[in-house]
Amino acid sequence: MKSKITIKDIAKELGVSTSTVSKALKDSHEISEETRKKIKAFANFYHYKPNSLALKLRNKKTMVIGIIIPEIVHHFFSRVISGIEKTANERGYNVMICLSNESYNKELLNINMLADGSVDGLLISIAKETLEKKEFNHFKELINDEIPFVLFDRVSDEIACDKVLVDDAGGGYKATNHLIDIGCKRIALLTTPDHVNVGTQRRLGYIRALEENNRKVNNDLIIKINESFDIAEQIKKLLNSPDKLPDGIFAVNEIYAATAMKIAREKGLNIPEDIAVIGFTDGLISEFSTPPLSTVAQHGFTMGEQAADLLLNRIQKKENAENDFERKVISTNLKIRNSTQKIHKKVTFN
Amino acid sequence: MKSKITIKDIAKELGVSTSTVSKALKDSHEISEETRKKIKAFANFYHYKPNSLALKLRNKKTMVIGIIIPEIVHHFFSRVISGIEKTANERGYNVMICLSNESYNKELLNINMLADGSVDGLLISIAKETLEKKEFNHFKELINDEIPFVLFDRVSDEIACDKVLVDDAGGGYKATNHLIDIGCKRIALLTTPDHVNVGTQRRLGYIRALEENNRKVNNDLIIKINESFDIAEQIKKLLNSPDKLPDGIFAVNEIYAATAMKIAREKGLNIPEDIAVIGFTDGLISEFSTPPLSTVAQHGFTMGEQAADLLLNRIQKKENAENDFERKVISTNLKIRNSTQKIHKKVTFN
DNA sequence: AACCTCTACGAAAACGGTTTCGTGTTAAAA
DNA sequence: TTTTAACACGAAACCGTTTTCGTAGAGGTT
Repeated sequence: MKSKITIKDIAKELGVSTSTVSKALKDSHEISEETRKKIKAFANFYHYKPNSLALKLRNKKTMVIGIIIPEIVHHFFSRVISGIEKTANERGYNVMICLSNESYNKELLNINMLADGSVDGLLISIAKETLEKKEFNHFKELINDEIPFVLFDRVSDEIACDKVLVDDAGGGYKATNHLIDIGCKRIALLTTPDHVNVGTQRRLGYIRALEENNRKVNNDLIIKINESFDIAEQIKKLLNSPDKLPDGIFAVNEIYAATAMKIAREKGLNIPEDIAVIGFTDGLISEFSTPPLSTVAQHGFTMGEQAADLLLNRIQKKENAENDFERKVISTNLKIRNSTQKIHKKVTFN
Repeated sequence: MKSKITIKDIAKELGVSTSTVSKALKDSHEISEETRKKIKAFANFYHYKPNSLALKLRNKKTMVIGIIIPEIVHHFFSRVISGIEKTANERGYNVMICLSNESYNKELLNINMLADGSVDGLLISIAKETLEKKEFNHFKELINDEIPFVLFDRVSDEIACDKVLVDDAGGGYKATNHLIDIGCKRIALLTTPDHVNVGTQRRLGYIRALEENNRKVNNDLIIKINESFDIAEQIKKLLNSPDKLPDGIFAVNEIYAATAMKIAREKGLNIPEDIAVIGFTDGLISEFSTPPLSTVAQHGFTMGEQAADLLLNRIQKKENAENDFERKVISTNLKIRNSTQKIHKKVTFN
């Protein structure tokens, strides 16, 4: 990288001081019209651009916010990032992204990397392993060092900070209620292990919906998928005994939902007539699966926008902090497609 | 953000100079065992961490590489990023991501933002609008400023630099050949407008396959989708006249492919018996569509790894540059699923 | 006693800017 | 003519580090 032209170069070349150059370039009234013109022309000619590192060091702010997410190859997270990026840019900030790959160690490493002054604040979604271990000391350190950060989607009550989350319980409730509304009697739940808070919340919504409708919660119908093993196999067990078949399935993500549909169809079951299925997601699979999958829409983009706004507000109001931490809940809404409603066959050559 | 403890603080507190502190912390032999211990203990106690901005400024390198991509909510790109991130991290670098949203202006802005010293090099996939305008001066400037960069996936011949691309032509060739192999006679192509180089390359592969098999290229069967309008409507036209129906479709991405399948099925056509369909992608839709979609797998992750390696090599071998630019081609392979082969129905309650 | 050599540390420059404060010159006011 | 104010600019400190170079003092050698 060719070392670019600096203020010092300009000063030397034009026989003035660096302060004069600096001021001239910012149109300070302290510098005469004439000198200003000359300096600007020169700077322009040589494509002068201030070195951002020098500025960041001097100003003690980087105009960069760091993002740490479990993985990026995930439709929901990429939407969140998209929302973050948009808001950050609008407010003059750039983003730096690190992946934890669901690993506690990598999360720790990333936080330490970014908290060394590289960024003005952090946006974090906690890794599964961290949630499982309940090891949150690295967040306590952030708090100690007074580095602004907000948690989104995967959060923990043990950490005192701003949070943005999806209304997972509400979504689970809505989804389950919808299945009840269309007449399902035996509603199964495909969820994650307990330590993943979003899965837990969705399960709570499912249970509340059942109870409010005076249904018994049947633990045989609640499958906690362990992703270390084959997902399809675990779902198959649910659909194996023809006499104990559910007539409705609520899956906490679209992979589980789509896989369940696939298995059901392989077994000759009709969707939604024999089994109605609803997922939870922001993804594309739902739209293109057969039949198209009803889902609880999560609005990842909105979540990203709100999280970024929260963080930037916190960063910018520095001192007068001590205002309580906010906890924003992004509400969900049902996107009803054919997997939970009668299909209108249209076979036409219009 | 609480201003963290600096070397100066330590020096003042311990009554030594900053140089001594700096050296002690790096275990310089110039400093006595005793002093070293004392300084380290103090630094440790107060969680001293060197300010990364100061280091970057001093060392004139940031250990950060910038990525500019058209969008992130895209399975292929997120895989590429994943690959980049992995390689970069392994080699001690972090990544900073900016989105151009397919806009020329935003791309320009992003490049200028990152080229101000914030990063040591750039990994770029060109925005559609830029390709359309053929406006590449911002890249020429990068070359002028000697900022290392490599282009991936969306590239241009007019820019002299390292490049990594998918073997799009080869993929198109393989896909089309596959359709010919399974007996398709009228093979349609669903592609993008000409300015998107990946679409063009895939089309060339399609044409070559047809010609090598002594088929005539029928322009009525080549649909260039304009994404400003409704995609489904444009595809429907292809399938509207029962007598002119294709019996095979090669789509340059999975959205087009899945949409085509959907429309075909709505019209009562069987896949693959009446029409075989193959896509081009790295995505999830193909796996979960009905029937599962055969595709040309792109290996985005590999592309990311290779692009990052190329860039970091270029960054690290600084002076002795002038070695010619590399052009890496990531080869594709077919992932055959049911949309181009007989379905083995298994309706079992095992 | 004069000289040399380590040892252990500090001063200062450097990275590339910004900003406060001071000052010489000129022109207007008294 | 003297005082004052405005103008136009420069010196220097500062942001937090690293690194080169210089040197005081201790100890060893002739």
